[in-house]
Amino acid sequence: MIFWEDEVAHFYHQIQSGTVRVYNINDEGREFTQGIFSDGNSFGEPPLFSQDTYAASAIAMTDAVIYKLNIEGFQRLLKEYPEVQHGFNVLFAKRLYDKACMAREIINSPESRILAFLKKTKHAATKEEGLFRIPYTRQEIANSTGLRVETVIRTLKRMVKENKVEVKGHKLFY
Amino acid sequence: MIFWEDEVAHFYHQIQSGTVRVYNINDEGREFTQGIFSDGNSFGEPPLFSQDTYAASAIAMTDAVIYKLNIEGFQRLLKEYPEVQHGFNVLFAKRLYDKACMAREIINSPESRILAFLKKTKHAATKEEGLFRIPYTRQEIANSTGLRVETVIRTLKRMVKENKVEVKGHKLFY
DNA sequence: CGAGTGATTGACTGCGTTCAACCGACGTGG
DNA sequence: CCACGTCGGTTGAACGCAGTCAATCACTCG
Repeated sequence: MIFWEDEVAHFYHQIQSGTVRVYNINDEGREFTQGIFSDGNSFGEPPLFSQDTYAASAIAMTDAVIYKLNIEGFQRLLKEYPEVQHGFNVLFAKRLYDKACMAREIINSPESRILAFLKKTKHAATKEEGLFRIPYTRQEIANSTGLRVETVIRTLKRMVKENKVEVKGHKLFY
Repeated sequence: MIFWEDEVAHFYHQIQSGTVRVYNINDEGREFTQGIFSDGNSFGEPPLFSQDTYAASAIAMTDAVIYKLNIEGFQRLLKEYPEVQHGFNVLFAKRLYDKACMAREIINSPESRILAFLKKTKHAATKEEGLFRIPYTRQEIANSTGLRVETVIRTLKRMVKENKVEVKGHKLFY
């Protein structure tokens, strides 16, 4: 665990190597994935600006090396380098865009929600034979879309039949 | 209409007076409200930073006076006033926090989703006799939570019975 | 080969949606 | 002053889709 929901933020985190999942868990043990971050990404920065507590928890999914910078150092950095400041504006703007795209899917079908997730995710995926290999499990797609594994599986199956995605040996391509 | 989903952003918008709804509409005509903004608020700024198109449309819900600053002027402003730049960082951080709080509710019950909306919304509401008067219609709560009006009404009714909210003459208090 | 993890399937259930009315408050115009 | 139109709120009945539960399959790795 890297930090917990509702905790006060003391550090800026940036991944050197490894993968980190930022997520919520409710009373019934059901999980929702807010985001997955890997090499080079930072995560959990908003509270460093807004004085909110963390809206979610963070956990390393793999062995990982993560740089931590305390909040004072982080604020000094922002002050001294306006271009870093601007960089966070751009980063946050992109995040808000992604969140808005996912949020609006709440009123759409499982297929539409999965497609929105694949679309958002594909630029992070590696390309193989003109298609993007989706590096996530069905469970992870379910956690990210708010659906159930079974629903994801059944929906993907229909989508394969309709040539909207491809599956080769359980591996998903888009 | 102030701007449309998928359009390129040319202006920074700030409300002098009036109320603006930023929303999506799907093929079946169902609407999802991304946010409601009023006096003093700005809206639709992320694409000015991230070069994305608008993720949603904006419409004035009331007569309104809105300042518009073209993107070149906006960028000059940011460059010349680092504290404005920082102001947007804080604003975006708060927005991300709110979006994360709403997003995680996707795995929760209607009651929980409505409560999350009320909680987020209450600091914008006016206080009356120790309670916050929620200035939104049931339809607007439905649009903001991804539920249906009927579900909102029935859930609120149960919540009244359990003393989680109050209703006086159709008006909702929290 | 066996254990473990992720994927898959089928049967059943229930909750939120859908549909179709009706209610109630308010404002306007004759 | 009342009739009427409008808009938001409310209710009941029926439906259907995603969720739930339980079992099995498939692949990987030690």
